[in-house]
This record gives sequence, C-alpha cells and structure tokens, in this order.
Amino acid sequence: MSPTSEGRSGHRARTIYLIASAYHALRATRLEPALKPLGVTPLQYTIMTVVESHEGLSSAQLSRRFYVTPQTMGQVLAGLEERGLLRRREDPENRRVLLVSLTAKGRRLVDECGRVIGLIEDEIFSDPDCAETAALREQLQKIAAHLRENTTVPAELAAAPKRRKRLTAPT
Amino acid sequence: MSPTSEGRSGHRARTIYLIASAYHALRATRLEPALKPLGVTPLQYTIMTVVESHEGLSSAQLSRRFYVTPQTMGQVLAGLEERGLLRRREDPENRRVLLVSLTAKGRRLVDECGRVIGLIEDEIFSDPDCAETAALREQLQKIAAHLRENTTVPAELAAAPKRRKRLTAPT
DNA sequence: CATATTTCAGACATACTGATATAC
DNA sequence: CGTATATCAGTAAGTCTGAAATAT
Repeated sequence: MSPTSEGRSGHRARTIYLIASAYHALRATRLEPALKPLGVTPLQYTIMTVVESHEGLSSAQLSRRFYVTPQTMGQVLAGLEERGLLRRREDPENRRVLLVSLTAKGRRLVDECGRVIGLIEDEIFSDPDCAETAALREQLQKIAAHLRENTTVPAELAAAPKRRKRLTAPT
Repeated sequence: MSPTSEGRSGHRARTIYLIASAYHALRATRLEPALKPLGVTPLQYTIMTVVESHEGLSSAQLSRRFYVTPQTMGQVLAGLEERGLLRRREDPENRRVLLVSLTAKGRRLVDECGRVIGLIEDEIFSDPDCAETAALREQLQKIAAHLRENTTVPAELAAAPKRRKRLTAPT
C-alpha cells in the first residue's frame, strides 16, 4: 500500500488511498531508516512518546490506543523494559494493573529520536510545495477523531452476530 | 503508532505523527475488518488496483512502488496468481521480466473491494467535520511526491558509506 | 460469578537476507 | 562482465489465538 499517489491518470484516487500512500512513503523512506540506527521501530518510539506524555498508563490501555492485542503490547513493553527504557509497577489502587513509565534512559532515547524526526519533518515541510500544513493537520485530526469515536460501520459490514472482537476501545 | 491524535495536551503534535495516527486508525477500524471477509489484505488489494490501472507492470517495478523487496512482491503475486486473481506472462521484448495483469476474476474482486471501500469513504466524509477534503488531498499528494522524488535525507542521517540499500526507486 | 489485566505458549503470516539461475 | 529480474530457501520479527492465573 503506497504506490505513486495517483492511480490511473484522470481517475480520482480515493482519499483513503492518499492517506495510506503518504504514510507508507514516509515510513519506508524516512522513519524506519532514521530510527533503525537508534534501535527502535516506529511503533516502539511512538509508544514511548505516549508513555512519556501520559505517565502511568497500563499495558491494556496502551494496547487499545495502538490497536494491538494486550498480548502484543505486553511483549513490546517487556522488550523495552528489558532494555531499561521503561519500567512497570503495580498500581497501588488496583493490583492487577501495571503502570508504565519511562526511565531516564528511556527519556534520553525518546529525545534523541524526536530530534531526528524533527529533522525529517523540517526536510519535508521546508519544501515550498509542502509548506502549508494547517489545513492538513486539522483535517487529519478530525478524521482520526471520527474513526475513534464512531465505531459504527456501514450496515452492510456490521455482520458479525457474536460479540465483535474490538482492538479499539472507548478509553 | 496511532494513539489519540493529540500527544500531551498543549503540545503541538508532529504532522508526521498525525499522518501515522490517521492511517493506523483507518486501517485497524475500517480497512482490515472490511477487506478480511473478501479474503484480501490492504496490501494485496492495493497491488491489484495498481495492476488494474497499469496493465503490464513487472514484479520488480511493483516491489519498488510498494517499498518491499523483490522477493516479497514475488511471493505476494504468486499467491494472487495461485488464486486465479492475476497472471504473469513473459515480456516478449525482455524475457527476464514477467508482465502482470488481472484476470476477470481479479477484476471482479477489485470491484467488490472498491465498492466496500467506497462505503467507508462515504461514511467518513459524510461527517460534517471531515467533509472538506480538497486541501487534504492536495497536500497529501504533494507530500508523497516529495518523499518519492527527494531521496535525500538530512546530512546527519546520510551516514551509510557503502551503497545504500534502497527499497524505493526512481521508476 | 462476570469482567478486566496480565502472562505463557504455540501458530501463523509477513517480510527480510542470502544464494542462484537467467537474460540483457 | 556488470546489472537487472525472478525464484528458492532459510531466518527473524511481529502479531495473532487460546488458555490460565490473579484481582476486582
């Protein structure tokens, strides 16, 4: 998913397709190559930034936020903990949840990654063609908000008679 | 990669982050659930749409367009061919390349997927908050174009002394 | 008892690297 | 000979499902 952003010429590409296209180009040509030398994947980095901004989330909450299963998030966090980038501690108020927070080492790594990603963002948006971002940002936020809040899917797709397995959550 | 589109409140999220966020929410809450019953992944579907619009591409060209290795693209195409969705034929002008094209069955499946994805797009953009798309579309196209054309990366990242392994290509 | 969080274990799908054959 | 395409084989990383232990 992410070929030349135009499908057939003269054929209006789906907006959904344009979002996917831009994302994949970004990930493959910039994000992964830049983060690899620092030893983190885009997912790991983003998790750490969220943990940094929201000290004390649980693994389960993070799994919903990132659309992965609890088991997957548990593994990712275990890996990061093993590398000394974050720690998990029992919530004194609810002993079945583990609250996640960054270590000093984790914060240093997040800062370093953020610096590198800042360079990429500068590189892209210093291109005059790409300079204007206000409308783009606003629109992307609205779309993401819509997707999060409106779990309802076109009738035709809402088959699943038994309880739907949802990776997304109301959190 | 794709938590709530806002990082720390009062902290301006990266535009890169907003793109990734919107994409992941889209994929996890809409695209994958909608395409799964039809038996295709988002990647497989998108490959087929590109093959449909550009009859006669080779596996190698497709691999560059989608930022995957030639081996990976070969596998994906082999799977689709086995299912009777596309076929590969030797290029009469260059016997080492295999030209890819959809079968009638493949076109039917692409149409069906396109219909479903059309419903999703309608659902999203019929939300008044998301309705305005012209600026978004234009900006996303410019960003994707920039990423494709400008392989140059900030000096600091352009380390790699030996020939860089590039999944992306000038095609 | 029903639900939520976490973890262990195993399976699967994906995409990679390396090596090889062929064509240009 | 050097480059490009395709394919075979093996490996690694990622995410899933299922089952179980613990806490509310």
